[in-house]
Amino acid sequence: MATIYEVAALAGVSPATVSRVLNGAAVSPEKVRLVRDAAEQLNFTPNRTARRLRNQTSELIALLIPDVENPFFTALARGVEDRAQSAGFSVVLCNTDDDPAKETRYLDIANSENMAGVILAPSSEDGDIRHLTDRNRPVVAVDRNTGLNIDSVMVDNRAAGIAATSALFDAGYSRVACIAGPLGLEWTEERSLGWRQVVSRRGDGDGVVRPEYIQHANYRVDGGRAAMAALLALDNPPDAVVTTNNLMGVGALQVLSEAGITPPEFGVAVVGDLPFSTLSPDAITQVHLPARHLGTTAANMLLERIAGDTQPARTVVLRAALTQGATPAVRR
Amino acid sequence: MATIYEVAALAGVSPATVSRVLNGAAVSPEKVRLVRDAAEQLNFTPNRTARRLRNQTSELIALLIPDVENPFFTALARGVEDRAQSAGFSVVLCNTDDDPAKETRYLDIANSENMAGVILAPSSEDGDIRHLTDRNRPVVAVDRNTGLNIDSVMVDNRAAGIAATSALFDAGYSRVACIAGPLGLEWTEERSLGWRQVVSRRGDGDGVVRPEYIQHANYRVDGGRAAMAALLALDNPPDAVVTTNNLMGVGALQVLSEAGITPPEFGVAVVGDLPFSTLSPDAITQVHLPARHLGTTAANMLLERIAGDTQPARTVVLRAALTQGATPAVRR
DNA sequence: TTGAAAGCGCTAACAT
DNA sequence: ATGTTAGCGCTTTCAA
Repeated sequence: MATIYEVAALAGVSPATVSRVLNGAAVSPEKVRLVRDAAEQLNFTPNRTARRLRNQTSELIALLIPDVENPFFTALARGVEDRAQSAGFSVVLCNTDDDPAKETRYLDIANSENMAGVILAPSSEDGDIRHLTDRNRPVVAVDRNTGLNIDSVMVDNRAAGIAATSALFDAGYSRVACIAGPLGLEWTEERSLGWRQVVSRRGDGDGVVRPEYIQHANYRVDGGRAAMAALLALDNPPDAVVTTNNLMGVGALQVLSEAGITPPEFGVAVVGDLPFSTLSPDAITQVHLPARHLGTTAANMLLERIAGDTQPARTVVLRAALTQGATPAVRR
Repeated sequence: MATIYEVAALAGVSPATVSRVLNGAAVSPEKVRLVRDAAEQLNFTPNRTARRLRNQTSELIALLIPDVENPFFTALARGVEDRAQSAGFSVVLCNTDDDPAKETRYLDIANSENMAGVILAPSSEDGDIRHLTDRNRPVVAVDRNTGLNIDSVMVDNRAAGIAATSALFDAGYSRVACIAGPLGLEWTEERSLGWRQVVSRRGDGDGVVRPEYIQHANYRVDGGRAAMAALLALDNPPDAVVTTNNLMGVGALQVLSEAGITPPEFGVAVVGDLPFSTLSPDAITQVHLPARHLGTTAANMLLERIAGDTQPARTVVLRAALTQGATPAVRR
């Protein structure tokens, strides 16, 4: 790989001048041409590592997500990328697997690689980002809260749970169950609290929320499957279900399909999107989480910080958008 | 951020000794302890940028994929990551959007960032990786061929197309159509050639392949939707369909569902996996592409090259595994 | 075994 | 406007 020294030699100027041309500082037009020609001829690409060591920063943003295989996070990633690219930054995606150790590892890498900043969907509330913040590397939290005083972009999870549940009642269902994630994760708890709130007001039993109608599962497809199976096996099974994320929704729909039940015969509302649903997209109620928008917003905030913005930490809360599913035919 | 100089000062040794301790060179036990303690105390993390500038390499592998939102590629990414992590390498995921310009950009970044190697699912056959190969940076192609003489890991696409189509005939369908990707992309053409081969042998019309039974679409969900709609609108519609990738399969199933048709009433075989199908996983025939395995294999080859292996370029072809869907009830 | 010193490629004072 | 030079943090000869 050619260096600025070789370019300088060929162009008959000093390395500093080459650097200036590269970085758009004032250089006489003739020398600019000389340098550009030499660079072209030598197929010169500036060495980003050296530049970085010198500048203590790079045009690289790290995006840490818990699961690249979850469409929600990939959509978010697209949002980050779109925004970052247009600002001349590149995004490296790191998969934390919801494992705090991996997360820490990637945070350290981002730090010691002198990346410009980090967007983090935290796997726990107490990740250690001090290494970064100590060096003034901005970190923006997305989708999940941290205990830290940093910019964050969240979804109104409670409202999403309320919207999903209300839509089912509106459509005429009356025994609405909930497949929620594990206890202790704020995002899923908030969504199921939304469910609880609506059910206690509009449900069958006059404000009584049947405990067997809420199932806690791992938040993956198999969790949704198990929970749906349990609901169907109840003595007095529900006639509709809210799932607090996309993957559990997939599992629930699979089990229904295997039982020969197709929405809207049984009501299904999912908090999240089902981009690869093999059902007609409007057979089910979806509370579309603004995943991509979450990404662009987070990237925006991060870029502002990188540019030197020092205002106090902000939290932006985005709202989900409902797509009402079909009404059960039997009730028409 | 602390540097080795500060660690050295605190430990009362030279920077060289600190470096030796970090890299496991021979140092007296006492000094090792001294250095470790000092490092601990200062919360020292070696600066990877500096290390890289010096060593001309890093423990970073770039993985360039056309679409992070496609489950096939995310599964592949997981494979790469698993293998890479266990070898102490980190993976950065770059999304090329099937755009040769973006691909080139990321290749240049990988190069000028001194990454250890690149795994590339090429967006075209003639990407320019000379910058990398000139510097002895290994590049492994995955899923798609390049015109270049490099290691590659492929799928037997023809066999996958044959398997999908044969499975439908075996299940009793006789008018088997094909939803294929755009002409000119090798992977999808190979799969549809597999279809053609089987149909010409086992189809209704004695070796005649009805031209209206093959639909070329973009390879995304909406392409699958349009193609399926066109097939259903035919005078003599098919009773089953093969799609040459996962996303078009999703689109086809959506349209069927909207038309009130549920497999196995209509046969569907998909080359690829439907991890988020909302149908029972065994209602449809899937030719499972070994996406993850593709990733681990590519990572293995790349790691060997990074370790200095110089044997001639190899091509590994992996085979897909069939999951037979249900048999149409009406034919039982 | 340990230290001194050079150098990876670049940029930014500083001097001219 | 341009050149000289120091230094970013690390590793690795070379000498001791």
